[in-house]
Amino acid sequence: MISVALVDDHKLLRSGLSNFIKTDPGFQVLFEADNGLDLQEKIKSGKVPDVILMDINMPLMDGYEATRWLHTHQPKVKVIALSMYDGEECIIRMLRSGARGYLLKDAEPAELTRAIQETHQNGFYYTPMVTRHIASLINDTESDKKATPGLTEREMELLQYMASELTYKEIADKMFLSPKTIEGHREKMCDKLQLKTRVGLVMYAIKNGIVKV
Amino acid sequence: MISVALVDDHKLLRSGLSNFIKTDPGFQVLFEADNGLDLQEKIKSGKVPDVILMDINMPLMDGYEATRWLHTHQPKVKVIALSMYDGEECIIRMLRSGARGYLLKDAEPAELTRAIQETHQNGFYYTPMVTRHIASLINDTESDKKATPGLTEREMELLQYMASELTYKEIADKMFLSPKTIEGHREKMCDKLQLKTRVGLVMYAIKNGIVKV
DNA sequence: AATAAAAAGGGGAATTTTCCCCATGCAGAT
DNA sequence: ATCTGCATGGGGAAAATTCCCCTTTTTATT
Repeated sequence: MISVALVDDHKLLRSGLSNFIKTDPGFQVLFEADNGLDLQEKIKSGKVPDVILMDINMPLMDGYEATRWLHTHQPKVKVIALSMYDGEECIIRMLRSGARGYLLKDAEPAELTRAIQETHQNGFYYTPMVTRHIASLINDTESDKKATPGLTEREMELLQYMASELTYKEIADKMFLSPKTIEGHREKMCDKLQLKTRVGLVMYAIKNGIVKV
Repeated sequence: MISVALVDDHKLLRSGLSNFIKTDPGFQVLFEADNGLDLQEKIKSGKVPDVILMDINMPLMDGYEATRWLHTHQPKVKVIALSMYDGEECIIRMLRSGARGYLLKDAEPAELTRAIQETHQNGFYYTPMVTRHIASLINDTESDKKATPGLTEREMELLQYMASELTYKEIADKMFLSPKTIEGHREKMCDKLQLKTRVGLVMYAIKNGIVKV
């Protein structure tokens, strides 16, 4: 019997999923949580599941942070990320945070069942889509790093402001920096991601869950 | 026994929801559909549910179009919109398309149950959030129209391009218009929505499901 | 100790966006 | 018949963005 926990702020999805998982006699749902913080509390109170299905975009504490915390504090717990977005920034960030699998929310139910089983038995489950990214991560022994997107923390912080109606001058004031620095960061991000404009960056940030809608 | 159909391209959410609904003895799930087109086929083949839970953003045919089609072809079927976004553009468009209710995907499961029952019995179910918008729709007898967002079809079409990295000149070429026309449309949209920049428009379009991510 | 990457900042010019003004033609409603 | 909203298009100026070039300091890795 594999014990599973669900972490997602969409209660409807969560309880639906919970019902679905319970129909399989091989699984039990140990608990559900609204977000990363809620999950932490439940883990700390002694309830430790085998597998966690983890949403990425959640209030208070998101899936990346929660997964990193689990990775250090409960390394035996296997996290499967559950996301709406297939942007590679998401996937790679989540895998780097310690996730053992990555499923889209429009996956077939049968794939979820399989993912839980395989992750529990083998320690990982990679859907074909993810495998492509893994490949590009491994190829990247040291030669071409362009395959890894890798925005820095600072850059992602900046993206929050880029997705607003603030000018560079106004962003600079808020961050206590020079407008030229803001612009420099934008230019570097555009270079890395092969984008041209602020709108392109904003769309990328949303596709990758860096900026929440 | 109320018969329900689910229309959503997120299969995991859908089958989870299906399981949840089936646990209530007062409901049965007549069928599930991937999108509006799929729904049409199933309705045409003779399966007509009492209530439909309808996602908005779907491939091939979205929730607005599907709801309008139902409104004219199967007016007895009551549609409850199920969305991730609470932008008022979404809500009002969906209600105008003929939806009898509007639920967010992070609603409590109990609210879904209640929404299905009330919609079936009374013909509608408005969550408090929606009621506020209804009020502003009704207030708007003819005095202040600023409460209604109402972008035109043309404007929404334009928003697709605005969310790309194209310049106004390039958009104009694609649409066989003058750059000044594109700019004029942007200005009008910004006026209506009280926004200032293209980025603001793009964010609005995404929050309201006009541009898909 | 050396190299590389991230973060901060700048100059200057070209391009684009934004913000005012404006006009015309057309469709539907009163 | 007139009025309103929508789509179309324009002029001109100010502001912002984008695109090159460049420097310094800090931090991490080898």
